[in-house]
Amino acid sequence: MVVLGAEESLRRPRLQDVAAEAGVSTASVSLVLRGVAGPSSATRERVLDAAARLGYRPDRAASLLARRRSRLIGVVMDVRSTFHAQLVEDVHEAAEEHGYDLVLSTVTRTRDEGRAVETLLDSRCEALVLLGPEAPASRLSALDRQLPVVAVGRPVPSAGVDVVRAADDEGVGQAVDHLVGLGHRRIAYVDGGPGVIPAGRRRGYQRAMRRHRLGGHLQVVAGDHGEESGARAARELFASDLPPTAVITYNDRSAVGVLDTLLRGGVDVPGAVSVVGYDDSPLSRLAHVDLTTVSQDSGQLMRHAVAAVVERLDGGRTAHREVVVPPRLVVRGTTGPAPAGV
Amino acid sequence: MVVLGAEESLRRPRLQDVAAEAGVSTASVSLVLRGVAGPSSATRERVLDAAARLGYRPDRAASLLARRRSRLIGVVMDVRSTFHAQLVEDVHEAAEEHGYDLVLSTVTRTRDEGRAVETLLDSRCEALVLLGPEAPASRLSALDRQLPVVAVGRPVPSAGVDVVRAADDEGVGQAVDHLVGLGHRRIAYVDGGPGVIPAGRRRGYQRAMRRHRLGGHLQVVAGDHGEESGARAARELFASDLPPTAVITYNDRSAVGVLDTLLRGGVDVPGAVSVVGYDDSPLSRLAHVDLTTVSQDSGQLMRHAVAAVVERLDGGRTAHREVVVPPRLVVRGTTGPAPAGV
DNA sequence: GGAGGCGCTTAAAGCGCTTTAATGGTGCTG
DNA sequence: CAGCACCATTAAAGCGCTTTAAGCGCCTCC
Repeated sequence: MVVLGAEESLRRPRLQDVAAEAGVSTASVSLVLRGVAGPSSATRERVLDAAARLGYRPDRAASLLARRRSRLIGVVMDVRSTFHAQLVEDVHEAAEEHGYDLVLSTVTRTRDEGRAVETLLDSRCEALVLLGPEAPASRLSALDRQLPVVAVGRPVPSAGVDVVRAADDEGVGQAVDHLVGLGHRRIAYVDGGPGVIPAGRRRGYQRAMRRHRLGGHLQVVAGDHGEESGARAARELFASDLPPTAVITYNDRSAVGVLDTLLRGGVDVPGAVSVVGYDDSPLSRLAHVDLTTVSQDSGQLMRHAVAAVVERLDGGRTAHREVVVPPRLVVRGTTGPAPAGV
Repeated sequence: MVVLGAEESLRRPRLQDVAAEAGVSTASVSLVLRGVAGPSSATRERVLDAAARLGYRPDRAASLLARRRSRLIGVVMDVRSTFHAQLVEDVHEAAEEHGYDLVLSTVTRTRDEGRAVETLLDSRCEALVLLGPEAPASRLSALDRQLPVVAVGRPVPSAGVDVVRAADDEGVGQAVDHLVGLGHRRIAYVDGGPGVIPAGRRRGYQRAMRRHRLGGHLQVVAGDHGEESGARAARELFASDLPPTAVITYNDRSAVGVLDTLLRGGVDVPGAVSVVGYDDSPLSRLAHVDLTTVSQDSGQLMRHAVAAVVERLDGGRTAHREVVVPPRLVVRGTTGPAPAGV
């Protein structure tokens, strides 16, 4: 007895141990622990007691295998991206509300999106949420034939997969509105390079400027996603004899580059020049950067993503869906009234 | 046949389907697919063919349940930390080399370390790697009695759990050496607040200064982990009439605060003042920050962490172990020769 | 020619849980 | 008091894989 006890204590208690301890069947224990209606309150109590006494923890692998449905959503993220980090925080909450659990799989230097997805497929996920997927649309469509897939943050043509993304053009539009409201007219835009996301933001700038009848002041400078390109663009912009009074950039990193050049040049921000970024990244929140920027409401994004999954899984929806979430301008310290007399 | 085919094609093929297709038993298929010695090469080929033809993918949950050992290492990270992101990339590689797989569990706003650990315990992990754990040493020790635990990046007194961390004091020491080598003598340190990690770095500064017989120039200014504290510390330091010619900070964020204050004050960096951070975070690599900083070799850190796990799991080690990895000074653009004549 | 050995293969017993159909015990009705 | 409905409970059949011992044919050796 003692020896047995000693041996047994090394082993994790199983459902059967709890059943024995409570003097009921494993079926009852399973029902009670999952909160399924049926067992009497007397049984409930005994089972709960026994489980607590033994420190029982259900084995996920076994439970997963036995369960009809896994209620698991696979999420592919890039662990290097702070924005993905934000999204992951929010997807956790959203999934929980619907009674789903998550399996995370990350892309790294040595582990591409394909690998990340395969791991999830092997883990009984019922649906996939891909954060900023890089695979071509055709591959995503193929995946979608296996299980519901939603792409977050990136438009995917040739549909099939659901898409949840922010209205980037509108976001830049809001930035323009904000600046125009502050009296700015010469508003330049630092581009983000090729790609579908940069294109959307650029378009937003152009449209908003025209909407304000400022088509004559349109000025797009080449750039990419790094801060160095912002610095370069700023040098170019402010070498002219009629420089802009405001600059909108493709993203926050580029904006930080612009800010740095201005700061080094002794240009007052926002006194002489206003700067707006895009992403509301942790960078922009650094107290001494304090960048006005455009936020993609990650909470809303992920709520929609999870909702899309749940509708297809539990609601039987089959039609493709694209949700476009409005972004939100976050006004911080790098924007102010246009300087007088220019 | 056609109807059956249509129905069947919806179901994922199982081991049995492959066995049937290849005309062998499931046991053989299992052996072949796992690369276990035994099956003849003829059998191997037929099985591999059949598996490929059906697009078979093993079910992880089932495999996990049936396997004696899971060969799974659980990793707890904070998804918000860029340093953890780096560590996760490296732990993937290290684990793979030893034939282990990973399960990631992340801490978020709404999901604390305890929850993250529980998920892993329920997932059949054989060992836990905790990145920068926050739990008290007692809790970690308790956990360690259930399964091998290694804490990364944080010293844990009252041992039991293995520890892998960088020699922070030595890192700051290297920074001091570097600055002294450049002719600096009035080297100030911006502190990181309470806690065991800040304490280690502070100690490193003090010792190194004394080692260079600069004890008389010791100057520690209060601060914390944010950039605002760095900015404040810089204002304090440079209000004095004999300001330092170099500043070392607790971390990169603090250093960025210092840099910002200096830049706004028109102080030339590194001409008039040199600045050194700590962490080699992505922040420090931004081209216009280009901060000299101390890097904790994450690759080495994680290789040691995984090695520690493997030794306990496969090597039968039971003795506690603490590995201290030397950090590395990364010289970038914010440090230079001490200004002449001061 | 039979014992023994060797190389493949496989039947079958789980892994720890879920789920369904069946069991038995109640109290109620006619 | 037989008959019925109803509730709580449980036996048992999996979930898809791994693993072990046993089986089988064939060869070698005394």
